[in-house]
Amino acid sequence: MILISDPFVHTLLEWYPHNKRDLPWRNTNNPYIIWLSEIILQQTRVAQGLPYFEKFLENFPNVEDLANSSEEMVMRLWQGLGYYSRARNLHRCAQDIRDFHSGIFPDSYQSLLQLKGIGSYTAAAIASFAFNEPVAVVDGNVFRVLARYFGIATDIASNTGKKEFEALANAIIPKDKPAEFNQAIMEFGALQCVPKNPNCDQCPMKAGCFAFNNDLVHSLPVKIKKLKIKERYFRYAFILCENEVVVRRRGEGDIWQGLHDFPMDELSSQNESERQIGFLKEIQGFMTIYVNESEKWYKHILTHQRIFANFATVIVQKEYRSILKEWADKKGFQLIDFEKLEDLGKPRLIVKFLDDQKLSLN
DNA sequence: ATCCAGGCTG
DNA sequence: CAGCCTGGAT
Repeated sequence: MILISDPFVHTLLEWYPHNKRDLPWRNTNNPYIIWLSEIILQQTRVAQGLPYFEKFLENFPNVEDLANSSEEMVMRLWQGLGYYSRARNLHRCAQDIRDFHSGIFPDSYQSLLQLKGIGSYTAAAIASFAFNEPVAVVDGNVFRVLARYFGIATDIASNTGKKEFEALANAIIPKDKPAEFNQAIMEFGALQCVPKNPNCDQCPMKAGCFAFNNDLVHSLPVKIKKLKIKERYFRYAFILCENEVVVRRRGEGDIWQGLHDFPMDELSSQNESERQIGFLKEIQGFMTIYVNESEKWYKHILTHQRIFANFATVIVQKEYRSILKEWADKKGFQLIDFEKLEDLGKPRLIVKFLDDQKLSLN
């Protein structure tokens, strides 16, 4: 580990003093100022947080001033910065320091972690910047820099990923320069090893960077997207004419590509279920049809979609077969023998529906 | 218009 | 592990 990380740490600590931004919360050991800046900078860009930092420090020069302020005042000053639980926790934390710590900031990672609004990142930041405790910060920048340089593909959103990166960072942090290392790796992530299109040709780390040397810069770090499940509502028409049925082959750009299902309308919500299937109006203009609505909504789960499907059975008299065929051709649907349906690839949802039809025929 | 980043809490 | 918010990117 030392052999691998040594050039990393060395290059990083060489790079930092020449490239660091001059920010007002740097170059201080005051835990109050460091804490205040870290809470404000959580989920917040420097440019947006800077004026708030100055405003807070002006109004509350020390932790007791903040503790003695009202929550209303704190919330008012925080206005516009977002994530307002940070402001409530900020105030509560200041009061707890006043009431239970004699107004003195706790000075270790573990004790800082007990305070409101201080998690592992912020505890490590304060412990290292203010008290030189050799504990590594792991924020979004650190994930990215370590994942790329060391070629780690573990999902950074997972718990195991977080532990793995924390272990690595804590293994390589120089015990004699924890503050400088922590500042350096975050600044490197913020300025050089940026999320999109980093300028790797100019990067001082490229010789030892796994991602650069293996063309993986754009795929690291791995972050598994929290897939938000989309709900969709399919209103199918199961159109029968004698022994034939109307099917369609699903095309590109959606689920079930190349499989077969039936003509359908997609609704924006289940409430629209009253609405008649749009294209049935069309064919009703040419022919008499019998529509058998069903109350049943099939539920079909995919990785990223939850589909609710409802089927209306439509009976077309055989004298209208040629008109139906003409309409189907125009729409790109097929009119096929019901028996042939067995041979076509179909989504599970459709198979289930067809199975239910067989049962109801018996 | 929609998507995304970003630590902590309960 | 979802929810919290905003501004910037697309």
